[in-house]
Amino acid sequence: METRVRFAPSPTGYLHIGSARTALFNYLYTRKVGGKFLLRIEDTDLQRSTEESTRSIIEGLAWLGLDYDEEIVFQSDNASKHREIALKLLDEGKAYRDFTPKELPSDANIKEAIAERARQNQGEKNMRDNPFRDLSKEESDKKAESGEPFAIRLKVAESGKTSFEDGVYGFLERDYSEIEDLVLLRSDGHPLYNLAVVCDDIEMQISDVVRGQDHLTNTHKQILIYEALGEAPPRFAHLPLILAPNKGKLSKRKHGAVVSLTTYRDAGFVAAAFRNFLALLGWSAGEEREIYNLEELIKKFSLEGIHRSNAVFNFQENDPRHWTDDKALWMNAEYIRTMPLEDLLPLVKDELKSAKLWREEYEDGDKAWFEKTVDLIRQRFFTLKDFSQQGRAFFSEDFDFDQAAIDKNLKKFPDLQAWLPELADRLETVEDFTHDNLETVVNQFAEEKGTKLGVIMNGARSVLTGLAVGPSMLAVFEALGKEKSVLRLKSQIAWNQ
RNA sequence: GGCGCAUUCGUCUAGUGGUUAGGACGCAAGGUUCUCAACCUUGAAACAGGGGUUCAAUUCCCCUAUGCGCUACCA
Repeated sequence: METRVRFAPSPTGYLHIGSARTALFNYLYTRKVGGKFLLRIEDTDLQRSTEESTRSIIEGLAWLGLDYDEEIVFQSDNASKHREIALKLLDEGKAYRDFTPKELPSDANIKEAIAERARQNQGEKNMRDNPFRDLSKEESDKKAESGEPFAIRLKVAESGKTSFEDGVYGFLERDYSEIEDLVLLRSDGHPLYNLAVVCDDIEMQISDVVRGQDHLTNTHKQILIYEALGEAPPRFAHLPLILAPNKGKLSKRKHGAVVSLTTYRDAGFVAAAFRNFLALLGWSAGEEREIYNLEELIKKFSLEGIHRSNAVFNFQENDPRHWTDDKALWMNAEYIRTMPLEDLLPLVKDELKSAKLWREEYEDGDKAWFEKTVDLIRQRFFTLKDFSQQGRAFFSEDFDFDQAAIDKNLKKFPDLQAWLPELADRLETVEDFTHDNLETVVNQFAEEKGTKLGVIMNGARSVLTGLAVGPSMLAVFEALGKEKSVLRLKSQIAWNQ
């Protein structure tokens, strides 16, 4: 049988990095065996679902390179089918009408309210004590016909257990006495999550459900629905969750943008790097390597490599240096400096374009220069943003001077105000404006002036790039070329700052 | 409260009935250097606690603690 998996996010808000990882694992799992990866938008909660969110999910998957097969399924489109199925189960006596008046949801913390109610019951609640559970068909029909509102609940057997073999957690079972007669259809006719999921998974012929561990107990309920429908359940595998540094839930309300996938795209992450990082959160190939491209991830991936305990996404909210997980940051830098240059160039192009620094010549007459320059500066960059920020002086005459750099490297050595233009004159005479020739000239110049080479170099760096840090100055001279180097060495702009 | 799942350096993780418990990020020190990265070397850093089983337990079992999840006419 063909392996068919689905990623089934609900379109409320942006794509969460935890969801993104779930999508990734589904993708890797099925691509390994050549199966299908399907996308289903679970938009049954009409109040909270938005089109914008659906867009962000699709964009996010595209960014990560997780291409899905077939048409997107919108769960809300199937609502009437779900309703029919609930009615069918009612008809077959596998479900019953519950005429208990609907409780108004308390606006307080719902989870707290549930836990509190459970405490009142001392855990003694009998899950089968619904007064309408054993109402005769005639009576039930009569009440329904008279217009009394009702929900439809699954009739869970008095005794027994459900069990399944989880791909990650192993054999799991749960006693029926722990499972209430779950509602399948609300009194307003809307199908509920567990029913909708099972129906759609059957309809889509899903063979393997890979989802977050927060669904572990839902799975038992869903298996009961499969049984009631006379369908074989798919295989299940549950993934550990991604937690915040305090080991609590990672949520938008509490943690803001760090949990949103788009944040990483917008912050200049290389998709391949972030994908690689995500793959390593809760999964390991059992070897010491950590850098994997997509094909390698597909090849290495297995459910056995998934950890059973939750992973902490480590970041420090108030520290800009560690605004997100250090390892993600490191991996991004690692990708930027080591990935094949031809893969990086389009990403740099996009970045320069959005910063209005792109010139068509970079793909034409200046192609060689552009590639060499990108290769030079990428060595110490952490994000793609750096190409338009720290790297700005390589692509524009309009760049800022860092005051600290000027103070430390320029104004501390007043002689440089005369020396640097003098050096410019000297450089102007260099025929072949390349590294080795420049080295001789600059070394000699420093010697003549009786100063350390570093003073000259750092001063030059400050006026040429506006920064105190950067590549070797000889390489910078070469990259900027004679004309720009000379011009900037002579410029007094930095001195007047 | 009940039920379930989990627990190896700060974080991500490897690993085994007998190991100096390995790697990565981060951190610290040193080297290199025109700066900063990178790079190289080194260092600090972990088997939650208590009982068993066993010649031997980080590894198997039980209890406790802690965390997380579910416990909805949310998804």
